[in-house]
Amino acid sequence: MERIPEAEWQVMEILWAESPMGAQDVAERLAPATGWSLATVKTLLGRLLAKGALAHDEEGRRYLYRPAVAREACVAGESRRLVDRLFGGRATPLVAHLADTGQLSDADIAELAKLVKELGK
Amino acid sequence: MERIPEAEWQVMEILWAESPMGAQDVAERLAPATGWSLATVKTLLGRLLAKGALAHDEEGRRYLYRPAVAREACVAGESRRLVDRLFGGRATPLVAHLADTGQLSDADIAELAKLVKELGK
DNA sequence: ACTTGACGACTACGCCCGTAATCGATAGCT
DNA sequence: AGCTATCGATTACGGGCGTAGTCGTCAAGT
Repeated sequence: MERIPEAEWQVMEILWAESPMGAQDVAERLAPATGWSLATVKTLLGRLLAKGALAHDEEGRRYLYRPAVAREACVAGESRRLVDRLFGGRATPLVAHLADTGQLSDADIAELAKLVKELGK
Repeated sequence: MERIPEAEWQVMEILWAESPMGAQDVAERLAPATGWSLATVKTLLGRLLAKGALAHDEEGRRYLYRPAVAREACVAGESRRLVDRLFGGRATPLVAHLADTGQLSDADIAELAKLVKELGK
């Protein structure tokens, strides 16, 4: 699975949330958050098409874009890379780390407890 | 805190594990895993010095390098970035995801259970 | 003193990424 | 039939990163 860089990721998020969609529409939804011009968005769409992360249907003389890879799969790749690089491939130290650095609220911990209980079954 | 790219990270790992150390020594430890030439390692050391991630003591006419930033702090930054980007800043979904994708062994889950119990106290 | 070797500094260069303008074709309006 | 707006494709360009060669300097050996 191809690596998807930051800017392209944001385009994917739009299309994972709703698709298919034309370039114009994608650009409109990104504009508030990013300020990117339509031209920029088109470039990103093109690159994503080229690397197979998006597919397109032709509607008249324009494309309707939709994801060709599942968000789940991409997230899996990214998080695995991080865990490998930072924690020697072991997930537990990551959680311990998040806890240590105060990135887990009480609600998070409660939720984790439930999750872990579920997993242990 | 400056962002530390992949190749430079590997240099940091060496020095986090043992320091201070000369360029030659760093290169020798990296060689088996990376195959990088001494010149490449020197470049990376220079860049890390420039961005303040390393400090150096002069020993005769050469430098002894040592980390100027804690590994903990860098790891915190990286993992926060990932969690923000992929999981909307919430850590629990990350754990759920690791579980779903089978990246947690039974041992991991047991360990997590213990950790969570500890955190919940 | 002279050469040799090792050091850090500087330079190089191709690729990827973020950002965008421009181009050629075409659909639609007038 | 001609103009205009719009589409995707192509090209651009600065900066960062991965990888490495070269240069000026100085220490050490002979």
